[in-house]
Amino acid sequence: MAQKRLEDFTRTETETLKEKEAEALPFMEAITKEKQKHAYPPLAPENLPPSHFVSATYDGKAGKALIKLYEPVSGKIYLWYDNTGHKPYCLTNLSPLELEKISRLIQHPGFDHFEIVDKIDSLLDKAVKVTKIVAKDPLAIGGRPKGCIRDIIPEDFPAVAEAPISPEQIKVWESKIKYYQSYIYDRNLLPGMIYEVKDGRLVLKSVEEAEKMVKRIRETFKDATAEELQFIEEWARLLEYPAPKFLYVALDIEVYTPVPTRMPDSREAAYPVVCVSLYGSDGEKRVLLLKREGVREGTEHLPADVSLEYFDSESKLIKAVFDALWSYPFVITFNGDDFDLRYLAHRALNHGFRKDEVPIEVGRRVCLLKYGVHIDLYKFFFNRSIQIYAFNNRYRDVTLDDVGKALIGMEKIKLEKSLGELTYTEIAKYCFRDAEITFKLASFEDELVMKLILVLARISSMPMEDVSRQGVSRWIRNFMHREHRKRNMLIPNAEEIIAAKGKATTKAIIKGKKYKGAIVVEPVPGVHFNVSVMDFPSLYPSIIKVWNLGYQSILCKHPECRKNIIPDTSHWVCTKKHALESLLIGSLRDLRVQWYKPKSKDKTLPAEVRSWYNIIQGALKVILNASYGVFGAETFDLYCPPVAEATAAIARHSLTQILKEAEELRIQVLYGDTDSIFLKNPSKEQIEKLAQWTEKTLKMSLDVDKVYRYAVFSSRKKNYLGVLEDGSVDVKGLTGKKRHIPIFIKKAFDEMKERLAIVKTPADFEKAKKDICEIIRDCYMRLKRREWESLNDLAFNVVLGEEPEHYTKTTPQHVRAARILKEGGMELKAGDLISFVKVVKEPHVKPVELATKNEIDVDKYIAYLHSTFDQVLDALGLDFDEIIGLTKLERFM
DNA sequence: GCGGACTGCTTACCT
DNA sequence: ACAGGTAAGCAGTCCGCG
Repeated sequence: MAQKRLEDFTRTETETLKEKEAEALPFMEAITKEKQKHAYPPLAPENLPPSHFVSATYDGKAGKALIKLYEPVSGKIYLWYDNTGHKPYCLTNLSPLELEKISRLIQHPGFDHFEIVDKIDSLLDKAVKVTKIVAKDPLAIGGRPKGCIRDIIPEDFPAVAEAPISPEQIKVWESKIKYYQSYIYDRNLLPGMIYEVKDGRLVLKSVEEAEKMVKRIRETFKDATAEELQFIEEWARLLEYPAPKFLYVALDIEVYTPVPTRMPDSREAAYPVVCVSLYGSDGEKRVLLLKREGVREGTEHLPADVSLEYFDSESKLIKAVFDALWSYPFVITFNGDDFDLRYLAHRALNHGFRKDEVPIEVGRRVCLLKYGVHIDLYKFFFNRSIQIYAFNNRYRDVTLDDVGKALIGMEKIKLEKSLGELTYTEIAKYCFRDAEITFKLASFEDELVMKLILVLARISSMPMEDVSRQGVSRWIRNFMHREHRKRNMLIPNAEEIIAAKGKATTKAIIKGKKYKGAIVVEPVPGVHFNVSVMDFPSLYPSIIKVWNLGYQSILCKHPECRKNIIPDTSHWVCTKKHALESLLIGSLRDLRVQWYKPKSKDKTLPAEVRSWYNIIQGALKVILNASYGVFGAETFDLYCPPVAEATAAIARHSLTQILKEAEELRIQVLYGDTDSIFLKNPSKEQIEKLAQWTEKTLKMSLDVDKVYRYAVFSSRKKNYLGVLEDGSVDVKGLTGKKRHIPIFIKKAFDEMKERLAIVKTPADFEKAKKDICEIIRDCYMRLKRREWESLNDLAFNVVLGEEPEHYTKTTPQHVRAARILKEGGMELKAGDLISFVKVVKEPHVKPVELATKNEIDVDKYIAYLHSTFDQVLDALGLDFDEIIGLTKLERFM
């Protein structure tokens, strides 16, 4: 039986290997051929001038790690193959002697040898010896569904063990780290940084200018300990080194489809590619068109510097596009992973192209390039952290149209007809615009997006492709992995952390959550003049730093640390050893707060430096904002609920202490949320005293974040409006700013906002109130008289969170509308925005495009107007019903 | 059989 | 695939009601 299993295994194994070989990109061959065709040598020469480490991968054919180096002077990518003999491996607590008994392991075709290595077990805080199982091929360790070394060990060992042993006692570590990441960590390589190749060796390039700045930064942090300075210096080096000028091309394709409403399937690629636009940072602007029967020239004009090229065969067109993909070091798309590049690759194969002629490496979820680096901006802008923290929620839908409009003020061309009915120049213009928007999304503000990706690649030690596609928890995980390896620390498995530290102990307010979170102070309703908002800058990262939080330090093994209790919990934290996370996150926080944030606003610095510092502080903001949450996320590799819980508990404690102290100082607190307190008309001395007290007692800074000329609170938490000194208005949480409400109501709300912006004194208010009543009355009357410009103004726009069929518990209104659309043949999926209006007849909703003016349920809209304005009217002492002229009696009728 | 009180679901927001 | 807390609207359920 065992023999049979082995045979089965080896057979499938060889088969997969063969398949893999057939599928693996035939780099060497492709390179030699391309060398002749394009006259560039992608293989790095023995000596290569300074180049940026932009990507890394594993080349299955060569069986080696492969690094892509971008040389900005020639604008070329050079490939550098490992020549140090580094091999994939995993670690285990079984000895070589024990492992030798596992025949499936010893006979595994990918198995190489054992080594005994010294590591530090950070959960136990002690040195340990473990066995390193070295393999010939990363897939032998893990990555295949069956028969991997990491699975074989716990599966087979219990049967051959001397003494009874359960699979849980058998540990395998670091078997899920991607090989090229492991390579990067072990060799201390720094993605995004500048390297030279000297006599075939990869050598980090030292940049004098940047090193000077690193030194200056070190000197800025006078109070830091030697240990902290080490972290600060290493981060600073990653952040201070210059970015290159990028050479890239944006690409967009159009495919002809017989059914215009349906998106063509990029895996089948059944229909012709009729137009491709290329927009390069070198000034190349090309539109490649396929000649087709019965298509007219058209009269549209494209800019004079755009070259229109006609092709009489699709193969020739694709070949021309591929030539560009073989030559640009960076290729930018919007959804190229799922569509443009995938379609081109499949279409080319359908036309009989050889695999080695296709410059695209098609993966399950991504499409990468054999030569350059493909950045799919859709994936990048889709990233919630990027959307919220890097771009301040400036775009709301992740579509080329909306992101383009919000960030560069450029929108897609609206098509009146289907693609099949367009003339050549109409298609060209449409397609070219898409490429242009895509290009500008990469190039605006001095290549902000490219630089942001580069900075994140440096922080996280990831290839640019990966960093632009993965979420913030992966970035954080990877730099933590890097730091573990650097210190020879064993990276614990998630189960071991949970087993050692347990789950959370506090009770969340929200059902289904794992632990208690932040405090929100009950607001004082009304209009308040001169409101100062004080807050803790980066509260959670500060707590992680000051309280030495991390999976190693929380609930540590040392008896003497048990007294060091975290307020409002039964957890304690280590007093003997600094946790890695605390040092890493703490140093990043300090760098942002004390160096990059202020320098990004320092007008005495040159604009380019400020802009670079602004990108860095933005990247740090994104990472810091997630640095606490990851510990409470089950999917995070170093998931540790007590750490997350402790952080939140300390935050509650800190805010509570501040509230008490403010009371002591006789300052009225109007409101507060998590890390902020709103103070009514405080004196300079009071603010000063509160800040000093906080610094002294809590060891954290408390700053004045902003001062409102006046603020308006209702009795609702997370709902207020504040007017700043310069007249700009902060609206928080009010229905009037929510994106799903009808434009009709939003417009009235915005009018009120503008009116409130010009109020300066309490006396101004009386006049403003009258005007606001007028705004509401006007809106009400127009609704009553059905006077709206378009039904679209009345549409509610709600995102479909799930597939329409997925709603089984209830059927919300937007789902009802979505189902009506589906019956009409529309394709709808999770994430789509549904626009619907409220109508009188059952089921009371209708997709906006199917509705007519007279069926609108006006009373529903008036009720909505009412509730939207109530949030502000309460505080102003106004009453909606009185405003619209209803007497008290009428309201009952 | 109907209406009000209540709970749960869903989305969009805040920090 | 970062977290928890809050508001709001609606769907669905339960219960009382001669």
